[in-house]
Amino acid sequence: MKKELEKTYTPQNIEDRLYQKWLDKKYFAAHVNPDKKPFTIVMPPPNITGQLHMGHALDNTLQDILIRYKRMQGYEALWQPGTDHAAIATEVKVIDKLKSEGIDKNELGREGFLEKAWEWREEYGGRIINQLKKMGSSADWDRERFTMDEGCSKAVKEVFIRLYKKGYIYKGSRIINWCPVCKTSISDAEVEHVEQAGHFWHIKYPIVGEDGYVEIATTRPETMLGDTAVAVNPEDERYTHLVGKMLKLPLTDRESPVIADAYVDKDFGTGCVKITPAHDPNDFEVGKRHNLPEINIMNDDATINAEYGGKYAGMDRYEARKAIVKDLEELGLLVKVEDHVHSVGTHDRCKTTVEPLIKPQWFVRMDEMAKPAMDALKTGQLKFVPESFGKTYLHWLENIRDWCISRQLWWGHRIPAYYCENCGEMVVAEENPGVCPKCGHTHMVQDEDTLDTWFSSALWPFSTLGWPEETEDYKYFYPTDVLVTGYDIIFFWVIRMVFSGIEQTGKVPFHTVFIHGLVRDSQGRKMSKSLGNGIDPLEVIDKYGADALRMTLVTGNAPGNDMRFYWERVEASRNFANKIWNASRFIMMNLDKAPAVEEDLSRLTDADKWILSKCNTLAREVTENLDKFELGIALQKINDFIWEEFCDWYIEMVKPRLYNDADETKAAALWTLKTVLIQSLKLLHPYMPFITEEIFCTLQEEEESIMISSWPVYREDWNFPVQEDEVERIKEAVRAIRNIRSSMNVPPSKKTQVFVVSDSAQVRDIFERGRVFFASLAGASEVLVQEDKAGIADDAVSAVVHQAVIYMPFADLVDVEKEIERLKKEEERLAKELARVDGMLSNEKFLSRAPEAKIAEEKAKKEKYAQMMDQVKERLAQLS
RNA sequence: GGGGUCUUAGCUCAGCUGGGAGAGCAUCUGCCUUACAAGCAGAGGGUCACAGGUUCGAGCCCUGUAGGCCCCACCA
Repeated sequence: MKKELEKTYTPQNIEDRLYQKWLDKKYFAAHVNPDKKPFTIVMPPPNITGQLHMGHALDNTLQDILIRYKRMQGYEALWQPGTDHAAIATEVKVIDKLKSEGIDKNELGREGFLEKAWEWREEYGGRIINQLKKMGSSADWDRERFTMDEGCSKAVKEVFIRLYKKGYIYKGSRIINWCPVCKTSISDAEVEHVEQAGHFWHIKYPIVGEDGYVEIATTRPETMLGDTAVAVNPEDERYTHLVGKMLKLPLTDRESPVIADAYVDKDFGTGCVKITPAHDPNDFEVGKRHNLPEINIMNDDATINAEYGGKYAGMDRYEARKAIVKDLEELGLLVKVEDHVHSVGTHDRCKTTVEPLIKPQWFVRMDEMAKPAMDALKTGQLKFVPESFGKTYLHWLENIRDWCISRQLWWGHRIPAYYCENCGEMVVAEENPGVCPKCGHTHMVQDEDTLDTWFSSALWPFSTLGWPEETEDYKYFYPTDVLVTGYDIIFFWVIRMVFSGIEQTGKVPFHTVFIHGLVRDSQGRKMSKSLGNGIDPLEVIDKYGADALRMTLVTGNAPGNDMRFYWERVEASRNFANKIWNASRFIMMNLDKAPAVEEDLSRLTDADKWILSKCNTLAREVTENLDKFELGIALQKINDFIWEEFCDWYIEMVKPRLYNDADETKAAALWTLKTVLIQSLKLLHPYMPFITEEIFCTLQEEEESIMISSWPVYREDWNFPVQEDEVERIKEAVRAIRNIRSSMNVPPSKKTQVFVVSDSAQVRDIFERGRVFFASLAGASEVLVQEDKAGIADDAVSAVVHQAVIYMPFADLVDVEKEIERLKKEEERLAKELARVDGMLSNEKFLSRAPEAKIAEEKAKKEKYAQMMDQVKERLAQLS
């Protein structure tokens, strides 16, 4: 029974069905296969809290394109999927959910809370995976991993212990970024600096034993409760006499010294800086240099503590600020208040202003590991697409500071450190040792903290493949090939994967990082929940299909650049899908007119050879573009070829042959139609997997799926440069005739005689063979190809093409004015071209320095234009 | 303060190692031509931000200027 495509393209009717087929057939599965080369991409694991948004849609489309392409090329293509436990993001969600049920996190206790969190994961963790499937993603879902599953957890412990033993992980009391709302430390990368309008308060600190004052300026007066010094620049003569003197710290009964430190900028503020080691990273450093006491004045929620807060104890930091300023003013110690814009560290997740605090935390020492990560880029083992992101990468690594990896959260990998309850001895080990190695006490408790969520994602390229075991998968698929991600997480993730990969496996985890930008709304704003301007990819798929969405996300977009989302563009993509659908339907409708079996290439007509040759070139170019990650350019070429060359020209050229019962080249035409369509579908498949599969499977029966068919390769026997040139001449002539007809308002129903005059026998031969196209494509009633103007009325309308002139006698429609106008325009154009070519060819430097091929090319052009110009002039002379 | 990036048709954007300016949408004019009006045919529209430089030749490379965006950064 002959299979048919439905009359109208309805993506909703095909996408889910085909996806299920692919799953059932296990096409996405990758296996260790020594006969094939592996190609591996690890999917950036989406958060289990996540819902599919345009960022995921873009990211996954790009990965799926690369994976499908490589799979068709014969690689053992593994797209390794999974999800991320997303420590803080998930913990916040679970807390919220509990709160709505009237449950407090602390009432539940750690174990109880984790139970709830795992329940949450069971319930929602698969949601985003199912949404990714709607996109057509061909990941090997049977290998789906989770950053907190057994294997990944084992890898995390292993790495932690290794780094600890090497001295790269240490525990220390240092100043860290503290989020008073989330009540956890966060890493530098999670701090976002936001410009804020604030104030600069100038305050007088009385000098002990003298009448004078020292005037300091600060943006955070409330921290003065924790001041342990005032610093001046050692070179600042204004203050050298003060160094060593003691100051009375207002509002407290404490005194603190004036110290000299080069950190102070003489020219900024008053040149005197209050030093609060416990609440400012710089002051912390100064404090270390001068052995200053560190006085913590805050509780974990950023309220002032009872220990040092005095009357301000219990106040929030901002309340305390107000109160302190007021009190200082009353004491006459407030000199002035200036407006001051400064950037304030905020927690990227909750936007709370970060409070620097000194707390015991775990850190990863970065200096040693940063170097090989930088070398990887410098030596070319790692490259970014586009390259410019390599600079960002290096710059960040050059300025990297130790990574604070401990979090005061429950949801995450618990730090594998155990403390003796008796003597406090610490042991870092995979399991609780049970007995203290120092004092023999039999009760050891595990560190309460968990690890930064990025600690586990940093291991993702190898932990998902079985590492630390030397599994077959690990040996075969690792290192992976390409990592696809947005530029916004280079710091969080890419860098950490690179140094972790090098440190743990000795190999750079991927050779290419393919960076994409953000999908913004039509006004260029970031899509965000608070703005409510986000567009749900699932809604787009619902309305236009996943193929249209995918095409929209790739079209006209260069790597690393942001793009705007327009519904109009989705519509354009859908229209393209529709175009292919209908062209395919047309071909299938005609397929029974002759056997479309493999033809002897010599039996193909010029037009067949032309399109086959074009298609052949397309395959080569698309492959080249894909290899260079120029996905948008490749798609553009496929689009242009299918729509313009194949549909608008070739199919139209072929129609007369199909409709004419006597035509003997039908089989050749049908074979060409089918072959070129299949080639095009294959090239398009990575971009639009569903529609290409549906058509492919309806069109032929030899292969059961396009996604496991072979990628088109350039073949020399499909290269027909002569026919390409000849058909292009015919197209040029047809366009010229259409142009004339249109400008003279000739209705399509009116057919006209067409004369083609050329003094070249060779050119006449081309048009002789192409005469049929003038009838079907250009409304010609009769085509006469001749050497001279015999029989052509003087007032026939004409157009000059390469080595020929086309005449159309319109006895009743002649408009000499218009024709002269048109010819003059052409003359002008040619004159410009000739001037340019002549300019080049008369330039001796050009002739001596330009490559020979370029010179030959220009000479050929000159000849062509000169010849056309002669004919235009001749024609103009005749008319006037 | 440092770094990156952008400025191309009315709008949104492509433009690969320098060699005659492109697409989609929008606009205008004809067409329901037996695959497709989600379509076909034709047309208009750009001193490629500005100023220099390198080159036989610059949208593309170099320098500077103006404006936009992004990232990093401890001037309290």
